[in-house]
Parts: sequence; C-alpha cells; structure tokens
Amino acid sequence: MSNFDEIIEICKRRGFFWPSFQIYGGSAGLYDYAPLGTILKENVYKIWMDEYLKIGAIPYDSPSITPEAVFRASGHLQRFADLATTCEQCKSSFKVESLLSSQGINMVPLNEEQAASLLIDNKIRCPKCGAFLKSAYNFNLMFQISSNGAEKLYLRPETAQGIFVNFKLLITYNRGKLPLIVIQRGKGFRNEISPRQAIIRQREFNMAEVEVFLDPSNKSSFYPYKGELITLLSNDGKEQKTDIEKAFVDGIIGTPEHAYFMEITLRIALRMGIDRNRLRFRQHRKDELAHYSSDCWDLEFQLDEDWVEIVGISDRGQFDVKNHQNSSGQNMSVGENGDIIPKVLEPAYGIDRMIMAILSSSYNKRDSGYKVLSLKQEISPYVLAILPLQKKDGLTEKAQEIFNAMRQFEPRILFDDSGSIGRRYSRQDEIGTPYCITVDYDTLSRDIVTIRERDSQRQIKEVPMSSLTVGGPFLNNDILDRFK
RNA sequence: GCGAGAAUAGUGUAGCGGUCAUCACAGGGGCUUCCCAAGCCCUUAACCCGGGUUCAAAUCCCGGUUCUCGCACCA
Repeated sequence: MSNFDEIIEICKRRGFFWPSFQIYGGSAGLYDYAPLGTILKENVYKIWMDEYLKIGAIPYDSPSITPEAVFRASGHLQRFADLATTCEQCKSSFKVESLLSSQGINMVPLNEEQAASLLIDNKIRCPKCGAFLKSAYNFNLMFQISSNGAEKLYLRPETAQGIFVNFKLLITYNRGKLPLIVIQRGKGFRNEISPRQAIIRQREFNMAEVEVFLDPSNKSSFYPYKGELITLLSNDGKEQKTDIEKAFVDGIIGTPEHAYFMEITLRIALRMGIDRNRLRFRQHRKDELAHYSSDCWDLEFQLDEDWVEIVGISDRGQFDVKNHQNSSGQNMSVGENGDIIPKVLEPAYGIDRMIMAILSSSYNKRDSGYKVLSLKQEISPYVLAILPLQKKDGLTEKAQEIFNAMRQFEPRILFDDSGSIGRRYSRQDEIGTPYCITVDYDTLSRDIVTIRERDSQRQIKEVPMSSLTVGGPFLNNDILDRFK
C-alpha cells in the first residue's frame, strides 16, 4: 500500500470521508465528509478565514446556482462547452476546435451540427489512425440544471463570479476604497470526465476563493513581508529554493502583490500543518493558463510521486470586471473620476486537496507499526479524550464527571472506556487527538490525573483535577507547556 | 470518454461451479490486567446491481455501476 492508500484506508475506517451514495452503487466523484472529516474541514476553513480577516478581507456568500448570463459574460459558457469528436475507428477523442486550428481553420463552431459539417467539409482526419471524422458532441464541464423558467441555470464551477457580479455593492460597502479583498467559501461543481484519487478530483468540491481588487495604475499596497523560503518552479523550467521576497526582487515573480499572497498562502498551509518540504510553487506555462488568467502560480503538494495543485494564485487582470461591466451595462468603475477598472488577483484554495495534504503530512507509523496522525491542535477534530484506566471501581464514573465538566468549555472532547487503555490511546492517535487525560486510582483518592501527549507518548502525572475542570479552554492551560 | 484489471462484513482479504462463505483488524459484551492495539470467552457484520447459462453461480457469460492503473481531460 502506498502512503496515499494507507491514509485513504484510515479515513474510510475511522470516519474522515466516505464515498457518497454507496448503497446504490455510489456515484463517481462524490464524497461525503464523515464525522471526523466534517470537524477537520471546519477547522481548515477557520484558519483560512482568520488569516484573511487579519489582513482586512471581507467575507461573502453567494449561491451555487447561477444564471447563464453570468457565465456568458465570464467566458465560461464558451470555454466550458467544448465541442469534441470521437473517431469511430480508433475511439480517440479530440477537441474539434484544436483539430480545425491545426488545419489552419480558425473558426469556433457554435453547435454540434456546425462542428460536424466543418469536420466533414474540410475532410478532417483522425490524427491517430487517419479515419475521417464525421460527428461532434457537446462536451460540457459545467452542470446545467433545469428550472421552470426560460432562463438556463448552471452550477458554478468557481465561486468567484458571485463576487465579481456584485463588485459594485462590495466596493460601496468598502466606501469606495481599493484595494478590496473579498473572500468566499463554498461548493464548486465541475463535470470531470474521470474523477480520481478520492477527494482529490471530485465533481462537487469545497473551495475557498479570494478576490483581491487592485488599482491597476497605483503602486501595489502589498509587498512580501517575511521572505519565506520555498521551492519555486518558474515557467522557464528553473527550479530553486529561494525566499519569496527575493524572487520578486529578481523578477521571477511578476508583481509584489503576487509575491505577497504567495506568502500568505504558504503561511496558511504551514499553519495547517502541511509539510514545507513537500510544497512548491509552480508557475503555469503560457499554454496552460485559464482563459481569464495572464499569470498563475500554483501551490503544489507532493503526494507519493505526483504533484497536486492545492492552491492557484492567478492574475485575472481586468478580465472579469470589464466583462461584467460590458455585459450588464452596469458601471463598475471606481475612483474619484470614476475611471478606474480594478484588476484582480485571485488566490483560490482547493479545500479538499488541502485536507488531503494535511492528512498526508501528518501521517506516521510508530516503530510498533501503529499509525498516528500528528495533526496540529488547531486542526485535529478533537483535542482531548478522557479515558478511565479501567472500567471498574468507579473509574468510569469519575472520568465521566471530569468529561462533563470539561466539555462545558471544550467541545472538541471525547470520552472512551472501551477496550484496554493502550487500545484507547492508539485509537486517539489514529484520529489525531493530541491529548488524553487518564483517570486512575490516584484520581479517586487524591483528585489528580495524568495527561498523555500523542506524538511523544510522554505523560505528565499528578495534575490536579481542578486545574482542568475549572477555567478556560484546555489548550490554553499552562500545564501543556511542560510537554515542550 | 477509451483500453486493461478489479469489486466478498466498518477496513483489508481468502475462496474461482456444490463451503454453515476464510482469516485478520476494527466494533459490541464479559473475564483478566492499575498506563500504551496483550491474552481468553461470547457476539454483531459481507458475496456491487440486473439479466443469462446450469440440477446448482460469490465463482462462468452479457449489460450496468463503482474503483484502480494507463491514455485523454483537468476551463
């Protein structure tokens, strides 16, 4: 089993995520977050939101269902509904548009019939086997949904458009000031041809997007501040471990705001517990840029042999705001003279992939072969488990009493009295709970407990019960400093 | 979407025409043990779905679904 497979096995067995609708055979590319994964995901979102609120971002929440007009303006309608053809002889599939352009025909067919007749009229052959291509079909990556009105509706492939269309309200909310940072978490939907690798490529997935609106004429308000060290792979093929500020000064990263948000992104990933040594920023080649993007740096995570994109930080320029201004007729310019169309930098986070990166970074095996998720305290579904040493002599009742007191101020807490104590420690290790409190005979006689730390397996003994059951959140307790 | 392989308890698996469907782990209950998945006993729990072949199908055949791996796709 690969590292990835082992993590998936734990996630299914312990309840981080499960394939959806299994009793009816399942459905490709859809996953449920199980109980532990649901808490973990909220913790991930919280860190993300915290870091952006810190720098003055304003949050937003728009619908997943989106009318066609929005995607006509954004360019998604054309770019998402590619016309494709399949060779009847060798079964290979191709984009009609790219076949035509390779023959010097620069036409974009508007529908299936037109695409088919273009193929036939120009006697286009299959690049693989040479057979004539005769038919075309619509290859749509957006989910269209039905409604009782005439208007066509789609499930959004990114949350961004919900922000762009309401730019005017948002900039007014911000009292007309640029820069403006708007953040939105939510579901995105893409009709992936072949969903793969559990929660890595899904048809419905969790995103967290940031739209940074900037004055295109002004000097940037953002400048890399820390000089974080990370591997950069630029689109000229050069790879180097460097600091981000220096990379900007050296011209590897094009703009100071791009560098700044790369640093923010790296900080978020590290705070979540993603392994720095398995991260890199990779710049998109010109030919792989999205239709709205002029430059893009992805934060990628190494999962077994593959590099997986977990965040894309894309320079969208004035593309979206301009398009929506033109299509809607609404004036979206800002500034004292009303003549500024803002440009946009977009850090877009794939939350499911970040979760996979977190789990993979945290996964370890002890010498004994038992598995541990060394999740950061902020991220782990539960921070604490209360365990009676044995199930008799009133230890369970005493442990229950402590549990009931502590859960008043520490909701991420578990109680477990089944099996042996060692088994219970292992169970908590496997779901990443950083601390266990053991209730033993000394607790009964002297009101003291033992705290056990997950990664070191070290214990602090003789901790007065009252220091835990009265007061604030468990993680704020000074006693935990003794594990450092 | 194509090609190849696969699908059996919660998880990982054995069985490859006739089995009370194997085993391990996990789960529940008990005995034992006062600190790291020990041991013993009991227990819950599965042949992806539909059709066909056959006296008899988890097993063979045909569809579908899902998964894995390649190719393609990833705006």
